[in-house]
Amino acid sequence: MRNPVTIRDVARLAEVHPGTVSRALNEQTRGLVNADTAARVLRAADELGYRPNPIARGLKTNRSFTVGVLIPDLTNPLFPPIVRGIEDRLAQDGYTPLIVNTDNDPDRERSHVEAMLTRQVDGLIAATARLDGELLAEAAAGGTPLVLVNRSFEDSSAPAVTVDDRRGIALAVEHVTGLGHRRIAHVAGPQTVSTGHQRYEGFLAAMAAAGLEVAPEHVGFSASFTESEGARAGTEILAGPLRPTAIVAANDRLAIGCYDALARAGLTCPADVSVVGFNDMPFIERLTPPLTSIRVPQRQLGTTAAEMLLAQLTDGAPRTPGEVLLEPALVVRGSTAPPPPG
Amino acid sequence: MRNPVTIRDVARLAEVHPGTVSRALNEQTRGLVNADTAARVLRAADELGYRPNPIARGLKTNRSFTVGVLIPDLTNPLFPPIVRGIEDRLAQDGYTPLIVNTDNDPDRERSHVEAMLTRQVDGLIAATARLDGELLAEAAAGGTPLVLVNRSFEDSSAPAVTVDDRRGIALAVEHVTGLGHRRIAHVAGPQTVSTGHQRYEGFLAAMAAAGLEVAPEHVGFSASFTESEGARAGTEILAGPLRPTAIVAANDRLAIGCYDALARAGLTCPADVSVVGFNDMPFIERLTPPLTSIRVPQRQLGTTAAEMLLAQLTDGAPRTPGEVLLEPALVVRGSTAPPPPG
DNA sequence: CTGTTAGCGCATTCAT
DNA sequence: ATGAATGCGCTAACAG
Repeated sequence: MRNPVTIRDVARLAEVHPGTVSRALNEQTRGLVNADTAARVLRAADELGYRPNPIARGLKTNRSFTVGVLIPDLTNPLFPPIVRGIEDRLAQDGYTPLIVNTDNDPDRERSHVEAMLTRQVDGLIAATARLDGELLAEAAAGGTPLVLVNRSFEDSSAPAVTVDDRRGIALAVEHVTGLGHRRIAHVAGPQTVSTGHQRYEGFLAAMAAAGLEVAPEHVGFSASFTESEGARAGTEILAGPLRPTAIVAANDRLAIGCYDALARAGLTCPADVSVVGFNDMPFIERLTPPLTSIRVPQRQLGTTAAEMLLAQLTDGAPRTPGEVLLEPALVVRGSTAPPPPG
Repeated sequence: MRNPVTIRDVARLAEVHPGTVSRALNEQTRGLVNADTAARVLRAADELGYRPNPIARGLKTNRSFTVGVLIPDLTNPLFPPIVRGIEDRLAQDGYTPLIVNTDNDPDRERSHVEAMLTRQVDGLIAATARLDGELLAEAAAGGTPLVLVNRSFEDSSAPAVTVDDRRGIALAVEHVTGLGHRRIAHVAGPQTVSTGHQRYEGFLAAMAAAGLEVAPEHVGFSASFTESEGARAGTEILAGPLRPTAIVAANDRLAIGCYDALARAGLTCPADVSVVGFNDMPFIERLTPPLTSIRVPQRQLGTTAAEMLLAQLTDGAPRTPGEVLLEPALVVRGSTAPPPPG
């Protein structure tokens, strides 16, 4: 069968009591046992190929060494690196992630959280966009630690690790102002999700810092982070009387939509209008023109989130309701250039 | 605490014995209990918010309702859709996947398999490229069902679900021959992995079927499925005396490398040379020119694999060592055109 | 049809 | 320092 060798088999071979084997095999309690005996037990365990059964252990200790990971959609290229970061960090401490896709559907989200809690996950990491407070309440009530990644609660009632969106947008704005642009537009993301909102506010702040006006018609709000919404918002922005010379998009997919809008308007990038994206997705350096974007340390986002959760799990430290901001970086490519002379 | 309400609490409220509660709550054994009693138990369970503890159940039944999923790297855009397919299908039957990345490192692979077996996974789904027979042996010895996805063993000793690579390449070859091409080259993938090998053989077969010769210098072998290797192999192919008018690449990333090779050689696609990729990765329709490619039903690959595994898990059916081939589809875009007149 | 009993594999308390 | 005993929550075999 699977793993026929139990702690009793080891005990028999080592000629000690099962309880002693348990103590010897557990790092924590190793000290309680004679060094010689411990060595003998370890040798026996090794010889038999003994592997502790986490199920049984979990039943006793009420811990599963699993962590629930909630993401909207693994298929969105933003998430795989984050998930890998989480996974790799958790693995170091013997934890295994249970990954679920919520599709940002509140019902799916709820049922998945329920399922994970019944599976006795020791903690939760959530990257979902719209996470109603109930979920948090439920987890907190159950005493299950929760860490947010790539999003945060406004009241910062849960620890979160996010990229500094405002800083990222500032980098983008500073880049194009540095190139000489003055009329700069923003294709904003959905304002219901924290990244969309933060980046919008960051845009306003950065423009103010640069001493530039933001014409209302130079801000287009998208309903979702998709190419088609980017194209729609971009088209509206370009249709105005005083055309912007640069567009800072809240995300790469919106920026790609802007490419479409420009093409439809008979304009070229970057000769007529510069475009900056956000996230630095795979393969955007292969677009025509290669997209200038803001790189976010996605993998580090994951490792840091895992780290914060592990801190709570091992130290039993109470919630550290702080938010960790990771630094984004500007990646200059071919989609940005000085504004046209006119 | 987490889930303070146990089967005993329900029993007390419903005024029956815990054993009866267990039977009433379990679909399988529901029939063994009086309908009225069952209803009462269900009501009590609902009222108390009872959720069965899978850990305890697993300890008794020796099943964890988890499935180990081995993939090389979640960051490779090929895998997220497959994983989602697996996940969604498994979820329907109450199974949860444990996903690990092996990076095609045999050591990592081994240790991960060990860890999953220790965690009492009920089955394994492996999408890893080089999976030594030992792994299979180990799993089989432990009686753990295994299904391969996107790769297969040559001796087909394990059930596998793959895309029909030969058929896919045939579609590509037929497409370019239909456009009038005669001198067709192949940038092959690593011959050590099944997809690389199958597609190479498929190319030879399709060319033979079309009555065309394959010049040896028109086949370039890459050492890995990467852009740089594609560029290297592509450059070699283009350097020959009799330049091909079309290149069928074993994968999209190799095809992108061919774009680079063409650019370096001062040639344009598709005017001078047509290029066909394989996999239809996200965003390749945004390249210049948009890449003609072979679409593989990635998600279905995942759902089918999960289905095959579930069949073994539930029916207890012995290994069905069959291999399921899924149909690929040609997606024509701008990278293919009739050959130049010369 | 339902109550009783036992035990999955392990950690932990209490003795010794 | 180690043996003995108990129980985590649940299912399954056996009684009744």
